[in-house]
Amino acid sequence: MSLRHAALGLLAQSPGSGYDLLKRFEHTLAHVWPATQSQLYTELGRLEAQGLIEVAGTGARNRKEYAITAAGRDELQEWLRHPVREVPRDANLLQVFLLGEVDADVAAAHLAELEGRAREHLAALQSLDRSIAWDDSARDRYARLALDSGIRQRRAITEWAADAQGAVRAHEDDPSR
Amino acid sequence: MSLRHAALGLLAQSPGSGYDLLKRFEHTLAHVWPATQSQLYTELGRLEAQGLIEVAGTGARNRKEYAITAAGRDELQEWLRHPVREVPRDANLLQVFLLGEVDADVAAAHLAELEGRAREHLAALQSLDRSIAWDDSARDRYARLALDSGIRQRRAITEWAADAQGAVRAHEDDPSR
DNA sequence: GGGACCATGTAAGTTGTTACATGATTAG
DNA sequence: CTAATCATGTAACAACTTACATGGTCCC
Repeated sequence: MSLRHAALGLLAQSPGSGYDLLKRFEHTLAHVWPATQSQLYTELGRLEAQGLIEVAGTGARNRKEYAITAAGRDELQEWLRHPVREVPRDANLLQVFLLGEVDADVAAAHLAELEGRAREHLAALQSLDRSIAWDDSARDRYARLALDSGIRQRRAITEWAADAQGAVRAHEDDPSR
Repeated sequence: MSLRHAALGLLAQSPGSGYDLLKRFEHTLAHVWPATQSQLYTELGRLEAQGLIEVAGTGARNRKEYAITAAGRDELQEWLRHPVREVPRDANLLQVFLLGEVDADVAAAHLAELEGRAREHLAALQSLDRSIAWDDSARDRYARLALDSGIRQRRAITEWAADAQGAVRAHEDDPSR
């Protein structure tokens, strides 16, 4: 039920068309809450039907400019009062959990690949951070905090993956069974 | 598409009924890949239809004991060769990103609650780690690695949440605009 | 005129959630 | 006998993905 609030939140920051929002999803929310074009347009229709957003104007090429309504802002602020309780599904951890079902060398290669990917992801987030000209608005302050959280989590994963390979290798050398 | 492999993986570790698997999901995969009863039984039916698992025997109370087949093991091992590429959706980060849309005191309370939750979660994982009598089997070694990854990620989030509150408070005191 | 990009929508299929429904066995 | 637990399934709905479909406008 979060895409709904993601769209509402972006419209609270500034009005725009479905197409505009899609670009914003791709640029700023790609690593946090990806959305497809199909999903977005469907959701915008629903939000409008519920009176949380409205068509503030139309432009060329059938463009519909959406804006958040007072009711929408209330709904958004209520949602932001408390952190959502969700169990984050992590397919990579699931795989690690099951890694005993393959040969030790395959498992080691898997962990090495995980580490490489995490390192790349970390580098991408850091370069994103550097490439943005942050201002001192509340919007940028919180966006930056969110990005920082992502960076720290990726860093933790990178370090873990390196240590995990060490542990596996140590056991391979000395399977003190 | 991961529930399928989660079920396959648990059956690779040892055979069991849908009910057994459900308990194992609750006890060992609750923080990694939650599954509902409904979903599991549906998936077991599909896996059996595809020949990746089979009914190895039946017991009292309509119990069907499933076991992985050779084809199932191949499928699982192929899946475990490479880490899955997935963008982890994080509703909590989405909320942080949008926190500029509420008053500063509400945002601060939100972050404080996030920190408290992360701290509780971290404590729960650590106590789980201590409560398990780990042996030196490959299964336990990788399960422990997975748990360790979760612990480190939670720790990173806890630290981030504390720092984030500091940053927000510092700005409230001196909104050097 | 044509290619790049703006712009919106629908359809079919998969995955996941919540609720409903039923019945067998065991332990006290 | 009765409550707890074992055990399996279906239905309805929400969320998400992939693919299809169409047309407008701008710039060269």
